[in-house]
Amino acid sequence: MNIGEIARRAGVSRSTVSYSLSGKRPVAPTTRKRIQDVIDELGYRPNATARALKEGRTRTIGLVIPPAGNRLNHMQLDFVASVVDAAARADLDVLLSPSGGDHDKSFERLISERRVDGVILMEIRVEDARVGRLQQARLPFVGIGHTAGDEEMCWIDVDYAGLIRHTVRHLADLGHRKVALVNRSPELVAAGYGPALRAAEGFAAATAERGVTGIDVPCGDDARSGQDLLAALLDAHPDLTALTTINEAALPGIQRALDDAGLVVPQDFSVTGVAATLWAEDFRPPLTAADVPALDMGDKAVALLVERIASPSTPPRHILLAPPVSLRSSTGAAPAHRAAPAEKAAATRS
Amino acid sequence: MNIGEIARRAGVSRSTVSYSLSGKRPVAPTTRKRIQDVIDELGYRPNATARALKEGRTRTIGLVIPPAGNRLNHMQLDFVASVVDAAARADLDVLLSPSGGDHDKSFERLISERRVDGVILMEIRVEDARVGRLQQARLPFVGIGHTAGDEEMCWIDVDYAGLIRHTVRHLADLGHRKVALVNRSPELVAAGYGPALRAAEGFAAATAERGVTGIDVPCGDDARSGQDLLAALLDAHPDLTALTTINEAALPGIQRALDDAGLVVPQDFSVTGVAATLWAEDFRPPLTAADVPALDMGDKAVALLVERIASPSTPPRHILLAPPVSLRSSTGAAPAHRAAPAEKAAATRS
DNA sequence: TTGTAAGCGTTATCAC
DNA sequence: GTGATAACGCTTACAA
Repeated sequence: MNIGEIARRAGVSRSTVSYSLSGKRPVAPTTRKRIQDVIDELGYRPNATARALKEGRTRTIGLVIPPAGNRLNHMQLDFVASVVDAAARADLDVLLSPSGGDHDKSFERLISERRVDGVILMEIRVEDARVGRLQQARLPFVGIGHTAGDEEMCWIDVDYAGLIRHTVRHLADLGHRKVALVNRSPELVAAGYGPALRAAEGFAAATAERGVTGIDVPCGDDARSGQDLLAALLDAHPDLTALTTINEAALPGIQRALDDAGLVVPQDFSVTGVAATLWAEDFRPPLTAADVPALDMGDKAVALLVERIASPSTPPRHILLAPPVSLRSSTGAAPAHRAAPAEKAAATRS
Repeated sequence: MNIGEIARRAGVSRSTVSYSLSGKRPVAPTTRKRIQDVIDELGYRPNATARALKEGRTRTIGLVIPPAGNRLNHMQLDFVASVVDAAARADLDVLLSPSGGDHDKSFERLISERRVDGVILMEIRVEDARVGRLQQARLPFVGIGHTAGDEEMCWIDVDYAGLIRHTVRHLADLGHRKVALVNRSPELVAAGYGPALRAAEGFAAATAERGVTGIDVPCGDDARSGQDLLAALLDAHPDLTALTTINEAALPGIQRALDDAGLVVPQDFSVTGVAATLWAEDFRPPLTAADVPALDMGDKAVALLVERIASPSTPPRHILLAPPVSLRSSTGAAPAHRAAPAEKAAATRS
């Protein structure tokens, strides 16, 4: 079933069918009707591949996601969902490419075989070879996260430094004098993962500014790591009374370690950070946190990419999102000193 | 940069370049080297669109996922990740289509514009118009889940009925006389969602077989719903001592409701079900459950689809997975009667 | 061993 | 208002 078949059955030429469909040149109403009837009857739709070849664009965008090994967290998941949705609204399809390393087969296919009109690149590292590859291929792209000094590319990012600074100030205002940053995994930190680095920057700046003692520790991206880490931390620092984090996946573990230590949030210990709304509201009590607007980011990323595909020569735009910190119930005034369960029991008795 | 340019620079014809690349006809070593040098220098890769048009296949498969509204659970997520991975290994790209309703734009694009060589259809409903649409379009596809009586399609499914039956028997063997099935959301049950229906079937059969009282209740796919539901259930049925579930997302809520009621697992209450390994191991204590092999399913789905694309006329194959129930620590002998916290305190004192 | 040319299904230019 | 026809970039039968 192709345009020639439709033309034959409607008794017109192929170009007339094409024009009738695109409206790029007037077609007599009677002819148009005749053509439309045949099309409806046969359920014809122009072949996307042929159209792409002719038009020089695929109406498809690539979404480069972290490889399967690193399980996507809820923030990333929401982002993917919203990209796919926004793309569908713009009549674009989304091709997925799981790629972490620099010489990934599927990424390379996407780029060099020109399967897509543009790319959204998730989880950019501070040094990221894929950026250069995309620029070299002259393929429009939008990064989620930004590289070191590069202003030559479009990106959208969350202002992790600013947000972590915000949360630290909030804790300092509540009287906390020793605060931990539970960062992302040691691997990511070592790999120069932007959010981890910038969170650390913001943390260092804010603790210095407010004269509080800061402990910056990486933590595996899962509940168990969170639990183990916090247990060790509480043990090593009896005067630690608060933490801030960008490690969503560790939150359930953090919660458990606090439970196990008999610490009540926020009376005995305050917790805050940057997280997807879902995680924040799933914490008990609900987490005072900067809610990452992942859904919004997907929309914005697609919009930016569409714009860039349309006019590749305009100067690249950058969007740095700084969502407000939502005050929920997981932060409170610093306790005089952090009671151990035994002391608490004693205090209750007296 | 196209094949003509390479041919020109290497001083050969386009077909020689093509053959040199595909190996489908011998090329003199010297010529081949000359061509390869030019290709390497210019980083040429054949245009996927043109190749697809010529060959009549896109080397792309479609993955139809539930729309963004319904947040994917971890099982689905693992499945998507493994499909993308397996596809990449088979040098196939994956086009994502979020579609729930029957007349979805992006689904229709996928099918009728022939953007893909085959489709993996997630979350099939017992009556699913998309199945008919795919058959009509003669597009190879593999369903995750199966429709009512249809043996005319390829599918992979988890044997929810069998697994739930297994878990109920296990509970009955431990002496539990009243057991609940925490099913998926009321909407899904009403929509004729296969796993929910089949879990209910298996539950009904097993409770009848063992003469235990079964309570089959739907539950929203989130922690809060799980918490509310279980609290109500414990209240309404003081003699309820165990539950089985296929609702992963409700597990954290179930855990909380049990905590709140002062019930210790498995001494006071047993919990089991069907879940992704991650959730099972995240439960406290680790959940005795049938671990859904989501990663394995992705691999199998791609393999099945590839096979089907290669030979569309062979009789469709069906794979019904019945992973074993992993004994962990969340099930135990039924208590004489379920102690309320007050009674427990009394018991401890005596 | 290599070159020529047809054709995949479109769109768009030119001619009528 | 409509029809022939040349591309788009590739693969492959046919010729040499």
